[in-house]
Amino acid sequence: MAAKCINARGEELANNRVFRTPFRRSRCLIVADGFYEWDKTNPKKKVPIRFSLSDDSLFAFAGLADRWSGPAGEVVESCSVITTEPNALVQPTHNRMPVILHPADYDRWLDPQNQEVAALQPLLVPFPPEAMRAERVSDAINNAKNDVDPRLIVAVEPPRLRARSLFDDDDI
DNA sequence: CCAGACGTTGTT
DNA sequence: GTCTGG
DNA sequence: CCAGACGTTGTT
DNA sequence: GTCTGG
Repeated sequence: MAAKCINARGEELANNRVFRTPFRRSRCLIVADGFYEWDKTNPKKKVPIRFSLSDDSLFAFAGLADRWSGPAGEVVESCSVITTEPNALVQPTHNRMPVILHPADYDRWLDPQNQEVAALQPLLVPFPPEAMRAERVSDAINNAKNDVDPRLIVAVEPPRLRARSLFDDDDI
């Protein structure tokens, strides 16, 4: 279940069997500097797009943490990224996007005493597209073996990762 | 999400 | 086609 | 009562 | 933990 519950629909949290209790009691922040979606306008060529904040700052997804007993009685710790409808920037690429929280809302989101669904639900909305950037990235992102600094992948034209020239370029 | 493996026979 | 691993 | 499911994304 | 189906 943990592997399949990597995302949680924000709209349904209050009633969802799996996520209702974590929503009330164990909300978390998941730190990121970007996320990826694949443009499938041309079904023969999936184009990876990186989404990030315009000012390149780190940000936080709204997340849920959980701890439960697995099939063999082992304790499993897992977390899920909450999703919402896409903003105008993401919409052409994908029908969902992760919830990005504003720093001013971190405390309210993390406060375990705050169990008011009515106060939390309004935070689970699309981030302002004006504060975000979308850019095509190299197909290198498609292979999980390329687990490298994302700056080596951003803005590189496919099909090959030109790592050497990037390392030598102070502008990157 | 994508990439890669998946199977048996028979042994180039 | 479908499942697993990353 | 117990057993089994519980989810999201995308459908290449 | 909790809901559904049998």
